[in-house]
Formats: sequence, structure tokens, C-alpha cells
Amino acid sequence: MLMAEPDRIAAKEKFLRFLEEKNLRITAQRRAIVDTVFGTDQHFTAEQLLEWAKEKDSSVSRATVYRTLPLLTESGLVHEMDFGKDYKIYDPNYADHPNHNHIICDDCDKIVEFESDRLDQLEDEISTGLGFKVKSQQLRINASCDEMKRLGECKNKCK
Amino acid sequence: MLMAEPDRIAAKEKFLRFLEEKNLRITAQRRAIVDTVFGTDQHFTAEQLLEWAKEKDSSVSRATVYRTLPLLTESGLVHEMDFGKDYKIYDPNYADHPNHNHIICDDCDKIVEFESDRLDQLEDEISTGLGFKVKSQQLRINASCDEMKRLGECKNKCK
DNA sequence: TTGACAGTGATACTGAGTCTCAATATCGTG
DNA sequence: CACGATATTGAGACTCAGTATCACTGTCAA
Repeated sequence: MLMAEPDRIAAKEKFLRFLEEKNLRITAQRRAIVDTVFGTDQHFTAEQLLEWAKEKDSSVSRATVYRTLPLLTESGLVHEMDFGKDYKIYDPNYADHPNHNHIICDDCDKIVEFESDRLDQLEDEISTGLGFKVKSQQLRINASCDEMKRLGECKNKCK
Repeated sequence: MLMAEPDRIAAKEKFLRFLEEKNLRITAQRRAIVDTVFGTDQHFTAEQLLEWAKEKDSSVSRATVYRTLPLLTESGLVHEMDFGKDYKIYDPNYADHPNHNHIICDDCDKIVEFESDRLDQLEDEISTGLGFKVKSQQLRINASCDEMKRLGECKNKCK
């Protein structure tokens, strides 16, 4: 967990403004959740967020976390991702780097991100061509741990 | 559900051979499941497969379906897909059309497939360039129902 | 101050998928 | 064909992320 940086503070302010615009209230619990989300640059799960937010305000409950996450994604400041596991992963750094593609190691759950301008460009081209104003798009590559090992990316958790 | 066609029968035989090669046994329950899988060209969920297979052999249990599905995907004859819903979707027609990309309507769960040679080519190029022998890859585009409606693709279930 | 209502936590619930284990079926070998 | 090693089975308990319910609480405009 990194120290809050200027752009993360900006993201937090943007979200509070987003709540105001929707006539939603800024409560202590929401503050704790938002401080947590924009106080890290790590990917996290809903359960992790619950745990971390509870450290800031022990009154934060699971229900409130699950109620706040859709607001965060709706605001466009946090990105929800699904890698075929039985939980979702959230990226609080999304506004800064909107085009992520991922390689997922199915054996140890490690995620490697990569970028490709050509890919981004082609994705946009296809989406536009099909007449969609896209909500989200992702290229997901599932690979085996053997391959990850070969790249030296998978030293820790793999047997 | 279509009548079994030659290539589906071939797929079924391939799978039985796949079992033999792995010294796995061809049981009545596995026959019922395999007949079901390669007797349709529809996408299906694990629970749907259980229901359909039970009609052929009422002794087929949930456990056996969930134990057989990984074998089917491992054989390369069936493709497992995850669209961010809380269930997985299986495609028994995968061997014939291995390169699918999908647009998912988040509101009504409709799935539109599309192909792009340029995209397939670029995906291969990137994967190879990163040194991966890929297990699977998919480009997933989530779109809103409003957009689907505009295309006339979403007449039925959307409000 | 009041009252409408957004927000809350505790907790019950859902539903896909997994695990366990005793009983059973398969199939190569004798 | 019979044997036996072992792969496979079904029932049902279990897991776990996420959802729904509901009575209570906090906020804020009038």
C-alpha cells in the first residue's frame, strides 16, 4: 500500500463529487472505504477491501462494502475485472491506465498486465465498427504455470 | 438441440479415445454426458448439462457432471467461457470454430459472437512474442442493453 | 424540531462449484 | 470367466462470494 499521491487524492475528490451529484450521502463508512480504495494502488477483492476498511473504521460492514463497490465502478474511477476465478478483482488505478490486458496464471493466480497500442487501436476499431459504445473490453490470456516459470514470473507460490 | 451430425459424432469418438489414452474408464454416466454435450450445438451451463444428461440417464449426478467437464475442456473439444456472471458457459462446438470473440449484453445476458482475422492474428502475435504457449485467450466486450437494442439484437428479454 | 428517506449492520439466504467417503463398476490379467 | 486393483460413482455436507431483508440510525431541508 503506497502513500496517497496527488492523482489518488484527485480520484477521491472526484468520487465524493460523484456522490453529491447523485444526491447520495457522504457517510463515515463511505469515507473509510474511499480512503482505503484510493490509498492503495494494488488490485483488491471485495473481501480484502472489507478487511482494510475495517481497520480504518471498524463499523464498516460487508453489506456497505458491497453496496459501495458498484458506485465506485459506475463512477469510472475503479475497474471491475473477472478472471474466471470465483471472486472479482478491482483496480483503483483505472482512470490513469484504462487499457489493460492480462495474462493470468491459472495455477498461482498471478496476473501480468501488458499493453499493446496496436491491440487497443484494433479493439476500438472493431467496437466502433459494430456500432457499440462499449462499457468495457478486455483481452484475457490464460496460461499455465509452466510457462510463467519459464519467464521467471512465478517463483513464489508455484510448487 | 440439433440432430447429431458427422463432426459431432467425430468429436464424441475423439473424446472417448481421449479417455482411453488417459487410462480413464468409459462409464454409462460419462456416455450420457458425452452424448448430451455432442448432441447439441448450443452453449450450456453445468447445471443445464446436468439436467439434460439426467434425461438420458437418471443416475447421472451433479458431482459426475462437474468431474467430467474439466476432462471435456482438457481434451480441447469443449471450450469453457466466463463472462463475469456467476456461472460458466461451455461451447461444444469449439473444435470447429476455435476463435470466438464475444460481446455480452450485461442487462439480458445475450451473447453475440464475432470473428476478426486481424484480431486473431494480432492475438497470436502478441502471445507468441511474450513467450507463452497459451491455454486460452478471449476478447470480451461488455456492452449495455441500450446499445444492443439499437442493433435490434436484444428484442426479447430486455425491458 | 421534525419527518422523509438514504444509509446502516447483522444475519439469513442463494447458488455455483467442491469435497468426502463408502459403495460400485470397469477392465486388464490369469 | 473370475479376480482384483483401482477408477468412478451418488448423496449430501460443505465453501464462499455475493445478495436480500429488515428494523434501526443518521442526514438534511423545511
